[in-house]
Amino acid sequence: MKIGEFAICTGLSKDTIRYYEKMNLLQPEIKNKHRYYNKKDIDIVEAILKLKQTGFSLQEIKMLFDWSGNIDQNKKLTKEEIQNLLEIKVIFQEKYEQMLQREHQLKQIKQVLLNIDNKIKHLLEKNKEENCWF
Amino acid sequence: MKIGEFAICTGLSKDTIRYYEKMNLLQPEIKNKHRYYNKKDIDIVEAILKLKQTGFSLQEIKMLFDWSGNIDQNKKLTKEEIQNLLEIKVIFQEKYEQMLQREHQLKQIKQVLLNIDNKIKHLLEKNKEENCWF
DNA sequence: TTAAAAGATGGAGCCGACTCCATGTCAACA
DNA sequence: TGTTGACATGGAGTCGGCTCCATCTTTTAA
Repeated sequence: MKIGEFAICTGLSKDTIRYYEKMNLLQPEIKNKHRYYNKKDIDIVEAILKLKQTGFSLQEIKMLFDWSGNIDQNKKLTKEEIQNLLEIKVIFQEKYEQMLQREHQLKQIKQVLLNIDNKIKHLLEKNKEENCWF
Repeated sequence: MKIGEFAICTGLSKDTIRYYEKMNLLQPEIKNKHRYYNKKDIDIVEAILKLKQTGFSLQEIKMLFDWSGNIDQNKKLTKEEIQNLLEIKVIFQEKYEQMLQREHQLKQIKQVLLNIDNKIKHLLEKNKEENCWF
């Protein structure tokens, strides 16, 4: 699949797709200076959109992808690598806490939206009764 | 409370506070060209932050505030007002759907974060065993 | 009363995430 | 094989949401 079709089937613009590539979120196969995409790339884009919607920046998404991917579980780590890992662990734990918090906020916001909806319903009904010409 | 204290107690910068005012999200009392804030303004800022985190733009937040506030439930509406109201109702219903969707995504993301955390834990434990100098 | 701190204002600048444009290259089909 | 449509590339521009700066005015405390 070339970029045009990929754009249509992901709903992104070609420019955005190339931008995501520049941000290292997509690595399409390149033949003769043209990009070719496959199912896996569609999955990646879907994941990006989800994460974006819940407030991750493209950089954070990149980081998440890097760590979700295949990590050599058998590699011996140097002291620095262990240090890095501890820091990264903290970052992800903070992100998790954020998600919990956001879950709670979502509930509150849903309630607010419901309240508004009710208010509007009421207003409409009142006006329906009073203006009922038929 | 003047802007300096308000900035400290909301965690926003003075510039941001004035920016939110320009966006009509805050309307501090103004005496002698100086802004004065109170508890209600703090509540507003907290609401803004929550909504921002779950992906509302400042404009959307403004709209939400306008509709959460005191609406005259007894006002007779013109045809146009009713028409507007119907449109607004749809917007809020769509927002509600979005929130449901986002709730679902959040669950998935939490799982991904847990997986990464486990992966890192494993890596660290493996390396602890093998590098245990003490 | 006056110096220094705090606040106000207007405009420029910045950053992330695109979007647009001009120009050049490749490919697919008649 | 030529031509037309799709793709590539680099750079500039846009938009939301701030942030910084210079300059000016008000407040506050010694």
